[in-house]
Amino acid sequence: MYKIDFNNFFSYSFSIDCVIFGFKDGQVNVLMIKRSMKPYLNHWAIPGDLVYPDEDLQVAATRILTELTNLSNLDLHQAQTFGDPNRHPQGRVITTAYFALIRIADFEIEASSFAEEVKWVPIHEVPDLAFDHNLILNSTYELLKKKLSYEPICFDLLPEKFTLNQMQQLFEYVNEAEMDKANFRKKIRPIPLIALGEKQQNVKHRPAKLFSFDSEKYSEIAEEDGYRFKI
Amino acid sequence: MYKIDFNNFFSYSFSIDCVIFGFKDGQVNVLMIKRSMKPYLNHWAIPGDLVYPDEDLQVAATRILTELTNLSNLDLHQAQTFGDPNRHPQGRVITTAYFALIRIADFEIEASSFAEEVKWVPIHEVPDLAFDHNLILNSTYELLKKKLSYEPICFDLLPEKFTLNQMQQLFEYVNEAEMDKANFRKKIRPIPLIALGEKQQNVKHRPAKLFSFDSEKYSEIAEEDGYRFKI
DNA sequence: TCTAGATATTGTATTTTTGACAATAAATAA
DNA sequence: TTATTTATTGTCAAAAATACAATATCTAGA
Repeated sequence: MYKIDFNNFFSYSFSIDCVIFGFKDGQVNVLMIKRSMKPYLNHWAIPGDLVYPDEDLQVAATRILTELTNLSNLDLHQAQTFGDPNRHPQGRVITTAYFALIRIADFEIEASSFAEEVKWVPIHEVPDLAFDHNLILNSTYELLKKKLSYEPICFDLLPEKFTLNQMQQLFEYVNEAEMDKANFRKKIRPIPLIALGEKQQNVKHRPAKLFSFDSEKYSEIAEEDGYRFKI
Repeated sequence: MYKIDFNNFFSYSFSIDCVIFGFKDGQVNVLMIKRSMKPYLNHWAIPGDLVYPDEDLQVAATRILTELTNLSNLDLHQAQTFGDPNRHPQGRVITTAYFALIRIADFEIEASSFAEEVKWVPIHEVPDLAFDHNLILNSTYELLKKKLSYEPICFDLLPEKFTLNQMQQLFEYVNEAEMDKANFRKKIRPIPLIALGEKQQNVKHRPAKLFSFDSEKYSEIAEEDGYRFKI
C-alpha cells in the first residue's frame, strides 16, 4: 500500500464539473453549455475542466467557475466524486462535482471558449447530456435539496433583496409541496433577516416588503446560541 | 475544455482511504493501522490504497475494505475528496474518503500485508496520523454524525440485537449531549424495530429487552408513507 | 373618489411534538 | 425477603406545527 508504481498508476486524469444553480421564474435552473469540441461535439453538458497537476481542487473549481461566469467570491460546495472507468471515452478521468449558487439576474451569461452556446435550463427539463452528466446533475441536485434545508444557502439563490413569498416559493419548488404562508413565516422567524423598509416595485397588487439575509447576525447566533438554520 | 493533453494531464494517481467506524464501550472507534512501508514508516494512518486504472471507485473501496477486514456486504458511503497538491510527498495523489460501519464484535482484526499493527482507537483519542489523515478522519466523522441523524445507519454500528439504551448511548456519544430515556423512546417510536422477546444476558440488574432493526418494513414505510428516519 | 380584485400580513384555535420529571416494573444480590 | 439497580411506562405543561380565518394594502378601472 502506498508504494507508488509510477508506471502503472500515473495514468489518470482528473477533472472538475461545475453544477451551477440559479432560481428563475419560480424554478431551479442549471447552467448548460453546448460543447464545441470532441468528444460529444454539439452535445449539451455541464461545464467542467481538467485540473492542473499542481492545482488544488477548490482552486481549480474556482478558476473554472470564474472563467465561465466572470464571477468570484461564490460559495463552492464539493459534491460527489465519479469514477466509473468508462465514464470518459478517451481515458480514465475521475471527476469531482462542485456546485455553486448564483443570482441569475446578477450576471449575463455568454458563450466563451468553453462552449458554442450557454443557457439556463429548468432542472426538470434537462435533456440527455454528454458523459455521465445526467448522473452528476441528479446526484448534485439531491445534495442541494438536502443542504437547502439545513444551511442558509437559499439566500445565494434568491435576489439580494427578496420577498418572503419568493423565499417560500423556492422551498415549495425543491420540496415539491405547497406550504401555508402564515406557517412559513412562523417557521423562519428565528432566521435573522433585515427588513429593508422597501417594497416590491411594478407589481399590480399590494407590494410585498423586501428583506435581506443578515449573515453577520447569523454567524453570531450560530456561535453564541448554537442556532442552526432549519426549514 | 475536455481536450485531453495526455502528456500534461496523465500524471496523477488516485487513491481511496477507508474510515472504518465501530462502536465499543460506549465510544465510537476508528480502525487504525501502523504503516509498514515508506513514506510515513511506522506512523499510524487510516487504511487506504491506490485505485487500479480500470477499477471503479466503489469497487476499489470494497476491495480495500475486504482485503483489510475480510468482511463483505458492508455499506460503504462516499465522503469527501481531498486534492491538496502537496498532500502526498511522492507525487500528486488525489484521494476519496469512504466510510464503513461495522459491528466490532463481529470480526477479529489482525495485522496483514497492509500494516504492521492494526487497532481500534476511540475517535477522540486519535494520535497524529500520516499524510492528511487527521483532516480526512475529522471531516468524515462530521459526515457520519450528520448521516446518523437522518439515515438509519446507527444499526450498522450497533449489535444485531441491541437494547434501546445502547442505541440511546450511541446518539448521546456523537451528539455529546445526554438525553431523557423516556423521551428518547417516544422519539424512536416511528422507527420499525422488532421486539425479539429476548433479554440481555449476564447483567447484574434487570435485563433490557433486545430489539433488531426491521429494514424491510423501513423500506416499505419509506416508500409508501414517505417516512424518513430522524433523530 | 370609490370599489373590486389581488396579494400581503397577522391572528386564533387546535393538534402534535417536545421536555422535564414522576411512578412503576423486573431483575440481581445479599 | 429486602435493598439495589436499571428498565419501562405514564403524566403534565410548554413549545411547535397546522389549519384556517381575519385584516391590511396596494393597483386598476369605473
